[in-house]
Amino acid sequence: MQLFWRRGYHKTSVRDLTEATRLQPGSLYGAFKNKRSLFLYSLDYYAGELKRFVDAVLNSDEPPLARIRHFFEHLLEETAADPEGKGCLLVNTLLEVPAEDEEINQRVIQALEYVEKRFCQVLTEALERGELASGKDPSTLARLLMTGIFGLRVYNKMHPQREEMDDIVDSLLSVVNA
Amino acid sequence: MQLFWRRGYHKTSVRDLTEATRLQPGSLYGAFKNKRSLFLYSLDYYAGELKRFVDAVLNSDEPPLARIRHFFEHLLEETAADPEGKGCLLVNTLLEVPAEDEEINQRVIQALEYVEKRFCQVLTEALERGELASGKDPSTLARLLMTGIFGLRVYNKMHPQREEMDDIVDSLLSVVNA
DNA sequence: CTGATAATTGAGTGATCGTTCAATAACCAT
DNA sequence: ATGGTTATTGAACGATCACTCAATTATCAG
Repeated sequence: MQLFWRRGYHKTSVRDLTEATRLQPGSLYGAFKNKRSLFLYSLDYYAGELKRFVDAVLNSDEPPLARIRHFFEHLLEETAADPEGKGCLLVNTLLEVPAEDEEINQRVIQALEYVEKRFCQVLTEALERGELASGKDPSTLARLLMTGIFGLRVYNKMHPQREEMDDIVDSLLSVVNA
Repeated sequence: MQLFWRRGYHKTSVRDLTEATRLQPGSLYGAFKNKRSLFLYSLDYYAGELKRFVDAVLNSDEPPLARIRHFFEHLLEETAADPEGKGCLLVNTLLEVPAEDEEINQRVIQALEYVEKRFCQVLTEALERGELASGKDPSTLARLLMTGIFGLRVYNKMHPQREEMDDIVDSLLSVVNA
């Protein structure tokens, strides 16, 4: 997973994988059907970790909007702790793999949709508590936040500077909070 | 360029390029040093077209914030007219190529920085005319808009639906306009 | 210890990768 | 037409790709 994350699916060779795992080709192919299968496992593992992270942050007992802010703060921390600039495996994969590859894209999109759904739930909660910016629709705002995550992921490759990204997050969250 | 745009640099083979151009390998290598060189030319061509587009939209005689809105409307039109979901060659390249590849990344980042700079100039103009949301910094907002572009590019791969993207743009622009 | 089973080895498969180059064809001023 | 230059051809190169498999080693129940 680390290799696919760092270099992408196509640029990661089976040779790279055998060296990283210290498994000979035969052993690797004994454990996984082929390179693509191993990649699918990697995607699932990554998606599982993401789900656990999202649940942990968005299910706390804090006010809903504070939970969302914490999510983005964690995202910034994670980004700062990633000097290699790997970004997000799901986003990387979404851009690398052609749209026709449904087997891969379906997994990626499903994992991302879960995040959007949780965002939407938390925003609905905020709406019910009267804490949401007036006249805003939770599902639209959830989409905006997803766009924000994606955008930050890309922007970090352009300018990996913490302060700039902090400002972006502040501006972004001003939409839901105002 | 179309091939690199559609499939990315690594997944585009020289064979693909010879078939698409109807040039034999020798001719192709007579015109360009190698595959990478042809890719760099493609990037430059794309960046040039982007620059012309940005200048055309952001230099009109309309009010500054209207120009920015038009930029995003054009972005949505372009996205809707791209059923293959190629997205943006620069964004795709930024995520595909490793950060260590300075020759490629420098060109991509430079082209993107130009867009951000023009955004910043237009936003400064809006500030001077008193049309900017109070207390907002043009350079920060320019970064937010860049993040918005990037985010939309990725979100379109997840949910290529015009209406959803329209809503996202409305929410995004509410930050600068409010 | 023994023997059946499972895991590991690593050389080797054909296919495709990016790239080269001698041979051929096209071009064009004289 | 002719000779010299330029462009094109397409077979072939070594390297690497994802992948296989017969041979070997490890495992472990009886």
